[in-house]
Amino acid sequence: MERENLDRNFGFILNDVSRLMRTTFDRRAKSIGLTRSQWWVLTHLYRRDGLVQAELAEILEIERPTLGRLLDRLEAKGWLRREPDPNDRRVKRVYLTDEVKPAMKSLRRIAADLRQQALDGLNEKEREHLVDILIHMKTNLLNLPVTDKNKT
Amino acid sequence: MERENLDRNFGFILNDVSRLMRTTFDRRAKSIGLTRSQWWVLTHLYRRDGLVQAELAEILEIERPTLGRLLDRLEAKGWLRREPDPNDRRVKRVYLTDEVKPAMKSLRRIAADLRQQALDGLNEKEREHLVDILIHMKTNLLNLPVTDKNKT
DNA sequence: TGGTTATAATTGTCTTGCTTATTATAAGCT
DNA sequence: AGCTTATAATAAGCAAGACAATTATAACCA
Repeated sequence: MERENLDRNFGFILNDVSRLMRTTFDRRAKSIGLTRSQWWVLTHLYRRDGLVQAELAEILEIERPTLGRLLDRLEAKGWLRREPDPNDRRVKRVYLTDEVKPAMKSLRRIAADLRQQALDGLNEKEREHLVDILIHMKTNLLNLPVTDKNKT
Repeated sequence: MERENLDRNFGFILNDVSRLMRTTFDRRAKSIGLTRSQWWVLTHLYRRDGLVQAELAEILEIERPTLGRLLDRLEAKGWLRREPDPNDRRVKRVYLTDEVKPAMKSLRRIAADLRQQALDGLNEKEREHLVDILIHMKTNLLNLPVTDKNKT
């Protein structure tokens, strides 16, 4: 098998960085009782309260069952409630509770600090470049011909 | 709360790209019966067979229990075996079985194709730049003062 | 020698992600 | 009206991460 530089396999470095960001965030946010994924849900609801679950999953780009369970935990801990939609009985809308606000402030701080620390030593141009490249890659990946992803 | 461009929050774009890479790989490798994480384990063993579990976990930068269960599944499917070390009875060494080789070839192909597709439209300089930035970030994150990570 | 400390692997428990399948309801068509 | 199709939410099951705790064995030291 030919040589291949495993240390510069960007797929796995990407994975490493992503994992380190997540675990570091989660460790720092642990005392508040929220994970990064949960915080991300709350952040979006903060901007648009009362979203339908399916819409929210779409925005977050996660599957509906994944969101469902996230909401279960958030609801159990009192950060939000689900309320039935009066016009469509299939639908539940998600509303933040008032306890959320102070926690959000701390989490924003944690996120900002972490972002700063991760990007330390990179200048503005490099940061912008990084985001551009990532968006480019994401577009590439989303536009791949889907062999078996399609339902029918 | 001040405006913040969630769409350019690099932490989450990173997360998205990482997730898309993983799920796409896993979908394509499904027929072989291996996930990307499992393939990554095999790839490292391919280079250095007979590693001790703790060493392997260290190289892969995952926790020992995470690796342990990965190995459980790989062993159950016959891709490797664990053998006791004759000099230290706490230790188990991990050896690939012969069935692995043909599968590895297909997986390398899948990985290479995906890498190519993800990076499509980026020139060599941009690719190198990306990897450099990611390594820089990883170093930043690994060098963070560890508040509570230490066991003591 | 014997007690303490350190290390390897495992087990248990939690979260987040995916897929697939199920249930309830709406919408659309004839 | 009634049948079919589509959609919202949930449930079930699996993988891969993490962390904490346990067990077995080595290593160290007094």
